[in-house]
Formats: sequence, C-alpha cells, structure tokens
Amino acid sequence: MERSTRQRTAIRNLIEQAGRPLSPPEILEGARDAVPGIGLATVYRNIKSLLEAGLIQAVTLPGDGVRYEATTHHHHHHFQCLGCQRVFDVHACPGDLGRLAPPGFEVQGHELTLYGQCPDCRAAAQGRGAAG
Amino acid sequence: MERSTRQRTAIRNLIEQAGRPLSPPEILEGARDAVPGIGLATVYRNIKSLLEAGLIQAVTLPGDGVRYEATTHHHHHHFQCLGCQRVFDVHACPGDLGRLAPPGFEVQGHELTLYGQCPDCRAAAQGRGAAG
DNA sequence: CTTTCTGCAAATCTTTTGCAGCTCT
DNA sequence: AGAGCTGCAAAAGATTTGCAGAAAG
Repeated sequence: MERSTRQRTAIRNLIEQAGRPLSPPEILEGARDAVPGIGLATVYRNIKSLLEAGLIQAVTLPGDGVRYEATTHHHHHHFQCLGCQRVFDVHACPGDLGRLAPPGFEVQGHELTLYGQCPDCRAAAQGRGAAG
Repeated sequence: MERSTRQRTAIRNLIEQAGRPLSPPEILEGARDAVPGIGLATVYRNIKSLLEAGLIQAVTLPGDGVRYEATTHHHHHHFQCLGCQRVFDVHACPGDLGRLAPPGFEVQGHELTLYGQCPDCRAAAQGRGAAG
C-alpha cells in the first residue's frame, strides 16, 4: 500500500494547486517549499507512482520536456505561450473530430495544443509596438 | 553556406520519401542504407541544421520521442494508432481555433493529434470480436 | 587550398536505480 | 517492529560538442 509521506503529500498538493502542467524541476522547486531537503529522485519516483495511481497525468508539449498535471474531471486542452513558454489550461474543445480522420480510421480521442501569446506577453509586446 | 554532402542528402531524401514522421534512430537506420558509415551525431547535427533551414519539422507525440518529417506545403495534423503506435498524416483541420482560448490570449497556431485505431488494427480487432 | 562536415568518444542533460537509514503504520 | 520511502550519487539513455581527418567548393 502507498504511504502518506511529507514528500508525496507535498508533490501531490503542489500539482493539484498549480492549475497548470509542471515539469519535474518545477515540481522539485515547489516541493522544496514544503520539504526543504527533498531530492530529484524522490520527485521522479512519486511522479511515476502518482501517474500509475491515475492521480496525475503527463502532458507532452512539442519542444519541451514532459510536464504533469492533476487528473482533471473533464476533457480540456492546453495553450503554450510562445513568449514565455508557460502552459495554460484551455477549458474548451472543438468537439467531435472524428470526421477529420480518413475513412477506415477510428478516432477514440484527441489532444490539442494552441500556441500564441498570453496576456502578459501581449502586454509586453505592445510596449515595443508589436501589437496591431 | 551549407554544403551538399552524401550524408545530408541521404538524411533529407529519407525524410522526404518517408511520408510520415521518423525518429532519430530510424533516420540513422535509413541513412545507413545510402551511407553505411554514417554516425548518430551526424544525424542529429543534420536534423538540427535541416530544422533551422525550415526543410523539416519536429513532431512530438506524447509518450514517444521526437520525430521529424519534411515540411509540408500545407497545414496538417497527425493520427497515432493506439494499437501499433504508428503515426499517420491527417490532411484536415478543424479550422480556426482562436475562439477556444480565454479572452486576452492570442492564438497564433495549433497542433492536433488524433488517437484511435488505424484500418489495420481495426481489422485485426474485428477478428477477436472487439468491433461493434 | 580553405572551410565545413564527418565519425568517434567524451561530455551534458534527463531520468532511473542501488543502498543504508529514517519514517509511517 | 517491519516495510516502504527518502536522499545521495552512480548508472543508463538520449542528445550535444570537441578534435583531427576527409570532402566540398
């Protein structure tokens, strides 16, 4: 049976509170807040454990390493800012995409990632005359 | 200026002929067909070079390593078979997805991956009574 | 002939594993 | 008290970089 340790609790809370996918280094940083001496190996071990328990899920964004987020109750997607690389959750979905696949293919799921500028980066860009 | 070497040509041709995304090891294998003594470092170096030249593009599928494919002339997406893990191109697009992002976000691009069963795996599944 | 590219291997970076001691149940 | 969990560091896998020689221009 899984034990409830300070480390595991810290990691799990961190991911659940985050509201957006976190990378292993980010998890380590955040977890140190609650458990100063925590090591990277423990983070990876708990990620794997939490993953198998279905409490968190992996999110792979092109060009970046894997990130993890709490398993959400409803289907959602992601938005990655091209300016600051941060990833945000998008609680909207284009709907049924089965029609996009060629005949003969059976679509059972999909994953969508939007790219662009987050509000912060748009504001920063306006100051440099990059906005329209 | 970029030189036209046997290795670079082999790698580029391989990716262009492939018709689907290839992983670095697959590229090495295929390139050895034309240039027996080619090394992995050369493959990675050329991938990077081709990437910067805009001749190929990276395709990151969750749970798998990065793959590369020739830059296509028109926007397209991918379909990954959950049965055989193969990746296919999907020449269709749900259209403008800008409306999905929350207010304040500016969508500049998107990437979509469909998951399901390819024709081959569907046929295989029917033989076992899994279809319906 | 000069410069860039190549292949090999060490270096980096990321993720996993081994071991001894501590913590949870 | 017993077993799992933790931290440190080496190991393992993937990608990058250095160097001397070869090929391209």
